[in-house]
Amino acid sequence: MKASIFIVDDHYMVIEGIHSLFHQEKDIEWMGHATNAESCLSFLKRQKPDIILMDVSLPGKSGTELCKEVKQLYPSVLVLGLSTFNQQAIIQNMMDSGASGYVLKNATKEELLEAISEVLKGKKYFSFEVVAALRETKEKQPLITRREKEVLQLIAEGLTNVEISEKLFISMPTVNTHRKSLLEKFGVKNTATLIGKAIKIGLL
Amino acid sequence: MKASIFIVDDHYMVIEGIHSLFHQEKDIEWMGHATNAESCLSFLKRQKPDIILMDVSLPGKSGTELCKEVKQLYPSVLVLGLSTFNQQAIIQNMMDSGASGYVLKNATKEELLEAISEVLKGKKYFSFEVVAALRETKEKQPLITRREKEVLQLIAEGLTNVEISEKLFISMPTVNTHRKSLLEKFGVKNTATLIGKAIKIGLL
DNA sequence: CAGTCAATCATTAAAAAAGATGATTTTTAC
DNA sequence: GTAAAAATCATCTTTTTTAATGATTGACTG
Repeated sequence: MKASIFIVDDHYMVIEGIHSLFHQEKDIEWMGHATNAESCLSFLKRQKPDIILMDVSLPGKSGTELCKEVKQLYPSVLVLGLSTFNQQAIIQNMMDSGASGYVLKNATKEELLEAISEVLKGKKYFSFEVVAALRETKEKQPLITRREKEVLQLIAEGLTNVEISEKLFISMPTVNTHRKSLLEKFGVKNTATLIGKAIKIGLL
Repeated sequence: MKASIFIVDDHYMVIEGIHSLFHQEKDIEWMGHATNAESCLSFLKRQKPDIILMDVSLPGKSGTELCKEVKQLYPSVLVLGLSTFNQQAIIQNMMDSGASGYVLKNATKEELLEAISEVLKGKKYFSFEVVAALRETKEKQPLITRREKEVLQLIAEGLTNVEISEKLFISMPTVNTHRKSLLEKFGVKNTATLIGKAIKIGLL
């Protein structure tokens, strides 16, 4: 299976690294690179690679946005997410945007090749650590309801219970109930740690 | 000026990228790489490079800790921080640990070479964006005192004023004073936003 | 259709944080 | 060595959060 690949990453040394890794691979046809969303899109107007390796954190338009656009314009082009981070929320976003997999930047050449090969077959591919993290955060991350999430958001913005109640058109005691169940579900005992944990998990 | 360099980074493709960039540079002697702090230290027992390119975010022992140890054991070895992030707190930490400069991972080959050359001359080098960010966050980031930082840390851990006062052997009203000046300096009105902002800035 | 859960509201009370003001003692910096 | 800034403590009030308990309604699920 010969695959043509294109890479979007704002880190020049990463591009160079992958290029160098794939240099003598016969099954990989290197089509070029871009360091931002715009030049990636303009490249796609002319040529269509089989797979795009796409960094999720790009300057300006983010990787997830770019991914969504690419999949909309050219559904046949496969996108493989690439990132340093191992955060459930980001990965989820990327997959929701139509990516076929997610590989961390500490991947070896072998892992990258396997990812490409799997994705080409129409399968999804995730780095081992990503799978572990997804499972872990799914266990760790408290299942909060829609309403609780809204309240959490507003707490983070600095609103008091009364202000939240006015904003959501509910009574203050109700806001309080949500707040308390948030504290309980996160296993924390005050606002400070609640916010800290929520940010760490990627909910805020 | 011929320089021997060693690189510590947990991202294989970055190592490969830099290696590839420096491949035909005559002035650069490639001494090898490590993907974690331990193997870096064990390498240094045998050989001393002129410069270590060091990622700040390593698995296990962090880059700043490693930098501190390296400078303690081998003061003559120069350390050049390397990272994706452009956060004042991290950079400050790295410089306090004895690094000679800080380069972002989107640097070009030319920039890397210049950084190395400057650092070899005994100067400090920072990426353009780093300088800009330093100036910017210096304006944005409130100047908090040592004590205030301690209190902030403990608030983030979820301690109440009374608990903090016991931990720091000061009276509760004093803790309150610090807390209030934190709120004022951050320009926020409650704990929730205080924690949020502190994390965003990179203080927590 | 019964049981579970989300979302809502109520009451009461203790604990904690936030706001205002003022003052003393160390440190630090020029 | 003096002025500024940091760290400390005190008192008092108001607002907000946390806690405990209980209860109703509507939606979804097996």
